[in-house]
Amino acid sequence: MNINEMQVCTIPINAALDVISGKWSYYVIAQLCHESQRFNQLRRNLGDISIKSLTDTLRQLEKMDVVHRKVYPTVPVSVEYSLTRKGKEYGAILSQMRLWGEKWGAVVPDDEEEAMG
Amino acid sequence: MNINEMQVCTIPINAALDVISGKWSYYVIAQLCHESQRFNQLRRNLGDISIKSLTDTLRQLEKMDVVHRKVYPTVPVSVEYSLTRKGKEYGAILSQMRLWGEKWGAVVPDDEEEAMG
DNA sequence: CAGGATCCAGCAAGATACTG
DNA sequence: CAGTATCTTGCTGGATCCTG
Repeated sequence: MNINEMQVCTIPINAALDVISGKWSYYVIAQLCHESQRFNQLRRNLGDISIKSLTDTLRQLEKMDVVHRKVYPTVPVSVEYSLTRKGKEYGAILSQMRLWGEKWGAVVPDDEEEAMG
Repeated sequence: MNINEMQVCTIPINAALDVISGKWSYYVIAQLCHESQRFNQLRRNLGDISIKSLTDTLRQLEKMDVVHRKVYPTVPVSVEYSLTRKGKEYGAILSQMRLWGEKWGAVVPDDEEEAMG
């Protein structure tokens, strides 16, 4: 990889990084990956997230078309959040993270690294 | 994916997320992916990063065994930073991010999403 | 039920000055 | 050259109160 290639990579990679930049982004995506959920349902499942943090996270993910917001005009209204196709395909990144994390999650001594240069 | 699987996933995925959680983490890794570099060399290539931000980022990546720090006892000393094997294999995640970013980076209208549910 | 608005704390990150 | 130490700032995220 040369320096020019790197600059080219940066734009799409930053787009991917933006998605999980928020503290709760990953947890929200993981929840919606499990199943579509309504606001308070999501909130309960996420444990100690504040209302503001959840709405902020959802709005941001919505703007990126990772999460879809559907309003049902009941009384009172109910809102269902789900992953878009774009959001579902983000799973490929999370899978790769999982693989890496399972292999390297625990810190290993650096001895072998020295040898391989 | 059920809820229990998700909990299991969370640990390794968080390990992967920690690596690029810092503002400059990705850029440092990208630079070192390009080639091993010394401190000020890295700093110049990163443009407007502060000394503190760079040292903080490097220390953190070092603690995670993603980056290796090698000191050459010259006068004055020179220090070379490089990716460990763990760090190099992080490239698989970045590649996946690149693929996703190239496909979905631009925001697309949500019409099709509606239809597919 | 699903938020909007406002205020505030805490931490990441930048600026600056100094050092082996 | 490669940092450390200290101070300051800006932004994220949480707490609280209020609303259609």
